[in-house]
Amino acid sequence: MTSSPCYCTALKAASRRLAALYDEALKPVGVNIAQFSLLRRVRRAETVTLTELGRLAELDRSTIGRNVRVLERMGLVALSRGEDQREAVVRLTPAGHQALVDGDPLWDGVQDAIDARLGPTGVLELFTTLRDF
Amino acid sequence: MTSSPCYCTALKAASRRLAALYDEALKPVGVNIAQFSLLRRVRRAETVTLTELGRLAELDRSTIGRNVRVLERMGLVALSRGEDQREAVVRLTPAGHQALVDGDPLWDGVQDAIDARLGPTGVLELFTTLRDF
DNA sequence: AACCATTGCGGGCATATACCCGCGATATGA
DNA sequence: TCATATCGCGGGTATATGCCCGCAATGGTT
Repeated sequence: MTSSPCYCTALKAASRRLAALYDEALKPVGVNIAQFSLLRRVRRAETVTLTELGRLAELDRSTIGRNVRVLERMGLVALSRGEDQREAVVRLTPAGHQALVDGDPLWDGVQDAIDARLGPTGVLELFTTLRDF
Repeated sequence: MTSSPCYCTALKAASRRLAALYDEALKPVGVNIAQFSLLRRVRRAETVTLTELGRLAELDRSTIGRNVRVLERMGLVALSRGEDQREAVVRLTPAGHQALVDGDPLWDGVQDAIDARLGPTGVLELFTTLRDF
């Protein structure tokens, strides 16, 4: 039936609500959850090109490029050329490292709160379902 | 642990993947899923103010205002003043109605595909979980 | 070596989203 | 009635996101 709830709209709304939760928690650090997540990826990779970062984050390369430039303006990451002169390599700055150190416990707090609300099986089921999309 | 998957990032990524599915299906109609969903809401309400539409869609009023203006430029909705001269009232145009008539079966197709992949219990569990966010 | 296909980016364009500010319209209380 | 508070919007600003185009670097073929 056409009047049934739209899965996409419901997912997007939940996504916005959840992002708002993380954003609120991360306010003291001055980054939102998208930026924090990107910083975490850079930390995990140590050095990574824009294209690779886009692949990891499942985001368009141009999107990654712009998002990284914002973090660069904030002084949280540094961009340089790779051996392959085409590549733009991203690395954390000391301030970027510090932002992660400061943000980690805040991020953990939100994750824990969600864990508590959903329970282990709930989390597992959710992730299994989301992977299918 | 800080290295566990971020619920928000996972949800956002799934949301993007799902939206891309709907967008692709709706291409013949020339609208994306966000616009189609908004059109559906307007149809359901017949006439509705921007603020009310924002409440229904769980979107900021200013966001709704801009999104509606895009639909207006496309000729799919019409804006007028309400009895309360402050209110901007939204209504579907004939073209807007037609877009919904054309899009409904395409949208149904995606919904059905998801139903088939998740099964009735899967869908129920997902929605129960999302509501908690 | 020269040519051509591929790859990595930047920039342009468009939509989506939120927050804030200010203006005008409406409702409320003295 | 008049002053004040509230409400509904529009516009400014900023980030997020994707698609397309063009440029420069790289790689592979002849």
